[in-house]
Amino acid sequence: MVIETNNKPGTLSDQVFLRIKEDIVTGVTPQGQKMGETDLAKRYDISRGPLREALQRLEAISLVTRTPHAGMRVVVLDREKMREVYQMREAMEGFATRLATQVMSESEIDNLYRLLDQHEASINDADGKVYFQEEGDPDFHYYIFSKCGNTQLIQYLENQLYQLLRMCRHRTSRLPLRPENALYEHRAIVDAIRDRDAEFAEILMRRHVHHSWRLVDAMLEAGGLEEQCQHTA
Amino acid sequence: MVIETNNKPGTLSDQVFLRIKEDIVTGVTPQGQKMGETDLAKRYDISRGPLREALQRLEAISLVTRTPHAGMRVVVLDREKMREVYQMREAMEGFATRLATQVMSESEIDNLYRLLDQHEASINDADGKVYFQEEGDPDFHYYIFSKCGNTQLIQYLENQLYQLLRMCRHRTSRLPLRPENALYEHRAIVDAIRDRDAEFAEILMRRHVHHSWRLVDAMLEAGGLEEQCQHTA
DNA sequence: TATCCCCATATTGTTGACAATCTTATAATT
DNA sequence: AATTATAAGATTGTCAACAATATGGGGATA
Repeated sequence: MVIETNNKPGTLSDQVFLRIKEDIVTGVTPQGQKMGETDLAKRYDISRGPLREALQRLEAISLVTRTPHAGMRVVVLDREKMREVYQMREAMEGFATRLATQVMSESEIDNLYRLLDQHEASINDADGKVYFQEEGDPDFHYYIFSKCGNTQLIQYLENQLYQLLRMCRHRTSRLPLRPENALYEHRAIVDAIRDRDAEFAEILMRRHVHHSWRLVDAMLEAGGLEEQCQHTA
Repeated sequence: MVIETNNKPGTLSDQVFLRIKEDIVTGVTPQGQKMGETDLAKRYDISRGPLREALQRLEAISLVTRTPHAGMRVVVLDREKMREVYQMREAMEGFATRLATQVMSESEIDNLYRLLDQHEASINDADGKVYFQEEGDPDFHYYIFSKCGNTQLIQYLENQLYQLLRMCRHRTSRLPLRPENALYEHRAIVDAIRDRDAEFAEILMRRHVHHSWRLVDAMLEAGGLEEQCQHTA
């Protein structure tokens, strides 16, 4: 059976966009890398037309930067940019949590509690060898803001901000985890949602994101600045 | 020296992007209008290549919607979409105000007070024939969030959200204005910034935007749904 | 030896033609 | 007469060649 990598996503531009995005977000193509159009065209076996459209979409979500006649480079997430990403999460996820608190159904809240139980079980099972990042499984955050009822907000979070966040995560993968602490904060958020206390739920989510930024920032300052910087040609 | 109508924006794609964007935002091309590539190419005297890139960028900021092999249409801002835009403003501008309060210089705050004085003068001069929209000159909002110190946030507000907001404004242009009220709220916000009370400044900005949405929403419900709807072919 | 100018090269921007897909109108069948 | 199948037309997606611009090296001059 031939691999047939391209099943569903009709247009070539979409396919190559997804592939390049994944390669950037997962770190396969390093930060700061020069993206020559002709090279990429051969590498992904595609013409330059759809490729340029894909690169344009990547630029729109801040994954690459373009200078008019000089080419494109993968964005470099320095400490300042990462601060901005987490600041945006603080504002947008906080607000999304407020909105979600007002419109979530009871059964959806039950689903959240089930998610928490799963996380707790995975923590106990793994005995420290936890399967998710510092502030708990992204599924938790994703589930909440996907129920906020504002299309604009959802699209920005999942199409733009969370792509950058995944790049941050890849960069801070060996962070000292505190899953129990994150789980505790998650439970407080869900309790506030269950009580329909939108104001409080927003505050808790903001503090939760802010706290996880404090951890990341401390690690960056401690000395997480090695394994990158292959961006100066 | 020849005139050179196209001074700065080097690439054709950029130029036509700006032109089409302006035509959409100002209402020259009506909401819901079908955007045939070949028509637009002739209309703007350009090839289909750069045109497609421009359309792609328009899609990225939610000004047009694309269906894979069927073409693109200008977005239709119904009541629900407008609610989402104002909701986003509430959250994003509120947070931007909080950040700006923490980092603005004294001279920049002085500039804000000068802006308020200009607004007040223009209200007194015009005797009701005011020159700016319901919640005061957009310059006021623009100036504040431009000082928030978060590039991601600024770019989202000015490149994406404020384009949609301008479309909303064009749709609600004959709204009963309350400039004195808006000016009062503006002054309260600047006072909070001057006192470096970030929490309070955010709350005031949120309530201010929320209030202006109440006005717009009331007008829409009253019967502002006529002069559109040329979008069904 | 250092600096500046100029040309060759490579890369990006643009164009028109070709292929694939959807829409619509027409006509035949039930 | 209504419905479905088919084919023509139009529109979007893709490609390869052409033009414009920036980068880099080499040579000449001070």
